[in-house]
Amino acid sequence: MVTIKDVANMAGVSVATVSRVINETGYVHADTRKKVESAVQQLNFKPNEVARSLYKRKSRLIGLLLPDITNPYFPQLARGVEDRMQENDFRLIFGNSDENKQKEMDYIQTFIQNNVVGVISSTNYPDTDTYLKLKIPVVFLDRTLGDSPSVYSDGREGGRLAAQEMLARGSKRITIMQGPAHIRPAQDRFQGAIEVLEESGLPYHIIRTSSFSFHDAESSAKELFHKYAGTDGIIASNDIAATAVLHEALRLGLKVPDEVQIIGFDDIPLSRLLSPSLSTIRQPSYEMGREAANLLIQLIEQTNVANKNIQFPVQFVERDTTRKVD
Amino acid sequence: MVTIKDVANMAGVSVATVSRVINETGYVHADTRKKVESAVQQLNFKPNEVARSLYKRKSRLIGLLLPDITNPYFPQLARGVEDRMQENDFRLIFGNSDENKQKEMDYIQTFIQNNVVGVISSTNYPDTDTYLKLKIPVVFLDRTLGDSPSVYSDGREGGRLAAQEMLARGSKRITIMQGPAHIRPAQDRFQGAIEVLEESGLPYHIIRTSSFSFHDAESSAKELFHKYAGTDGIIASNDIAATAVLHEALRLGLKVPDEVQIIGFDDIPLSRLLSPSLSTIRQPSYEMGREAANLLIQLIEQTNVANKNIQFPVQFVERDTTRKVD
DNA sequence: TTGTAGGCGTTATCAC
DNA sequence: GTGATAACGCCTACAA
Repeated sequence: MVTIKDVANMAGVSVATVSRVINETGYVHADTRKKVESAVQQLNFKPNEVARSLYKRKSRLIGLLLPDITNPYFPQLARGVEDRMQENDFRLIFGNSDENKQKEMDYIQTFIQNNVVGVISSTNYPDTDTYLKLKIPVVFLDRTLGDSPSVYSDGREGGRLAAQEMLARGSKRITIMQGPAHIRPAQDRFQGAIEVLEESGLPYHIIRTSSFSFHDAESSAKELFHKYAGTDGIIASNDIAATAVLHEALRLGLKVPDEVQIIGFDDIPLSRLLSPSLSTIRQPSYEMGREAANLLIQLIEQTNVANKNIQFPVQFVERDTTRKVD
Repeated sequence: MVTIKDVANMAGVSVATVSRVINETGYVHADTRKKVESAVQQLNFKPNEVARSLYKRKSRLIGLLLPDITNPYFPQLARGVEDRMQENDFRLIFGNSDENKQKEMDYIQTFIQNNVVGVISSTNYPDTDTYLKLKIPVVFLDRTLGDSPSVYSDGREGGRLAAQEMLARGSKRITIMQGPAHIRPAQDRFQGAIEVLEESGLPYHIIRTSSFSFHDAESSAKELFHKYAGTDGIIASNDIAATAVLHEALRLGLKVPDEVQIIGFDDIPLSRLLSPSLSTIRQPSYEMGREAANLLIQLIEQTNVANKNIQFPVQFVERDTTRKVD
């Protein structure tokens, strides 16, 4: 390993001087600078981030905590975060929490032990001590808590939208899939949809699901048609659930969207490639990831941040699992 | 921040002793141990990984480089890696390379600057100097190079399988999608399929695709049916391409699998939820990720590693985009 | 069995 | 302008 000392030796100066030139801090004569730069080049010297981190008590590392990268919604978020962080030379320590508090706390712990300068977390437990006592900035992604920095989308409005569009397209016996109880955004959507359906006065059913996994999506879909065979409109808890529902509906020989309409949530990339393509409530996940990263960077660099709570609008994406209206 | 010094003070011993108990190295009296442990508890002391890393010149960090986490094949791999690493208390610094050599090299560079103890990389450039000169173990994932440690699946056999199954089910005018030229596994599959088709003596067509993105998948699918309208069997370069092809086929009113059969590659989680569900060549991606992590851990811990080149078998998953045979 | 002290690679303070 | 040097928090000879 080539150290600052090696560079200093080769350039015939002290380590202090080398440090000055690589950090562009303090005065240094043009000639010496040249000598140093040349030595840096020849030796291909790259400063040891660990030593830097130790001295400065801060690294260029960011902790990113997501429930499960295997859920197609999250890669978009992750990618948005990464791209933005990359631009400012921050690196990501990444972990899956499985919505498990303990796992999450353990990760936060090791983030700290590694001197990360900020955390982006998609957590169900934002009001835990661990977060509240953190001395570094945290941005909650896809989750909120009071006026803590956060980036999220308007789940409730999304739920409302889904229900409205479904009603506007003539479904009369709607079934709503209620996502996992401990996942806030899932409940927001659910509430939004319920609100609109209550206002409408029409009957509706509810199917509870306990996770966002592929496996559970399939069984929930089966359960749904088994219990509520007469349903003519399904508001799914996310696009995976919707895909499973669509799959099951077609398997049962139902016509989509003529006999059953389906609306998903998220707009994951595959949704438009389904057949029929999936109508859904879109969250701009990539942009949300980017924005979360952006917000965190501002927080880290102590820039004045006008708005620490960034809500993204959701949007109905009309495709082929819903009927057309004039 | 609470340091080892604080613990030492509270316990009334020297830092050396504290170090000994937390690392379980060297002798320490039962009583002193108790005092120290109690102090550690009360102060909630967690050793600073950065300081450790600096001294020992190695961290508990692993670099993970994937082309694009947004491609549904990779989250599985990533998850497998993470789960295994987690078990041994390793953390992941994660980056997307976009199959871009420069980006990749930059990442490797910062991995080193952060004292990572190993790298798992899904690269198209395993024979680059940067990799060859690395002084830490590297495991190539989904890629190979000579006898460098690697975990991959048998792409060529996968391609052969796809072609064989398609022929066995009666397709006579097959079109093969050739994945991106610079991506090795894509070419292996392609070659395998070509081999079998050549042996069969039947005519076939080729569609070249330049990326694995969702967007390109759609346009390739359109191009395919435009150019080779009479095709009755499509071997897609991966499941996304297959999904796009299926989508387009149905849009054109073709009966799947009666008029056109489709076989994908990878078996991403959504494939079984498509309608009709997608027949595909399965790679056990989660297991591959785990195994790569496992191999890397062995390499790091200098265990004798029997086999550094782990090839996973692929497997035809029969679903509904192919016809049934007796 | 325990403590002292030097060093890991870097930065920043303070003389010169 | 430049160079010693003391930190940063931890680990490990070596001495006691």
